[in-house]
Amino acid sequence: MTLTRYLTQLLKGNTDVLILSLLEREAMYGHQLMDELERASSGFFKISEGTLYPALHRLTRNGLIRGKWGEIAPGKERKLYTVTPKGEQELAACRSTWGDFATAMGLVAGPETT
Amino acid sequence: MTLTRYLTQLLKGNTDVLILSLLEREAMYGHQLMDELERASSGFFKISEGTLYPALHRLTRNGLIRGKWGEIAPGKERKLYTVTPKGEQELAACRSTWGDFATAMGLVAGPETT
DNA sequence: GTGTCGTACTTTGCACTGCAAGGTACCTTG
DNA sequence: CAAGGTACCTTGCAGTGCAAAGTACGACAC
Repeated sequence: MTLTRYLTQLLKGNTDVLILSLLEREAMYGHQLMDELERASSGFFKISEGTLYPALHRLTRNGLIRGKWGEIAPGKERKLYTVTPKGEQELAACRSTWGDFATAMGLVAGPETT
Repeated sequence: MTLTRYLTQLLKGNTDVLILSLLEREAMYGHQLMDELERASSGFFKISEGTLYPALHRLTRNGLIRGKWGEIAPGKERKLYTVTPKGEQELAACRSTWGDFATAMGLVAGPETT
């Protein structure tokens, strides 16, 4: 399946944007993010743990999100992540870039023929 | 510039689609593709040789395009690339996948709030 | 002819990211 | 206690963009 490969490559870079977008709405922990991402995209995005956790650590290292252990229920410890101000700023910039990119893609690869 | 990095990641995978789209319109050689890609995208896409040539070889290896040396003018030898039937098929599939991907991105990272 | 510049093609090495796979810990259920 | 599910983390590999360096050749000035 070369289409699978294409999808994998498309996801590159966008993982961070997707995570930031979800965390912007509500603080979440790892597995919750995986489930919520799949739900919010109507089942389109299904990322694995090997993608998610390194991404969370990368975003943390860059100061875009912050993780804190907390008790979400009696006896249930989870690492909740929230977006930092820098993260919000970055997300806004990425959204803009994404729009420009999609537009440019439409110009070159779009259905319209010159 | 972390935005530059984002753009680099966004381009991953799409390089092939962009090349195929341009070659679908007209047979071209390497540097011509670089110039035409920049022109067709209104200056948005500027790929380097280190990106283009490996991509052309990869596409050739996968049977999506074919390169042939030819004389485009007296004394001017260029390697002209054309899209194979398999390449057209692949391009159509990628366009569809791209549409789905963009839609899913809109659902999750879009401006609309639930 | 000689030197310089620009065009064209190729290759190498590095950086980044997605992902399968393996590992640990804890709680719940039978 | 055993088995399974949930949650977090790490390692190793594969694929790709890109800077950089190399080669070749034609065009132009002198």
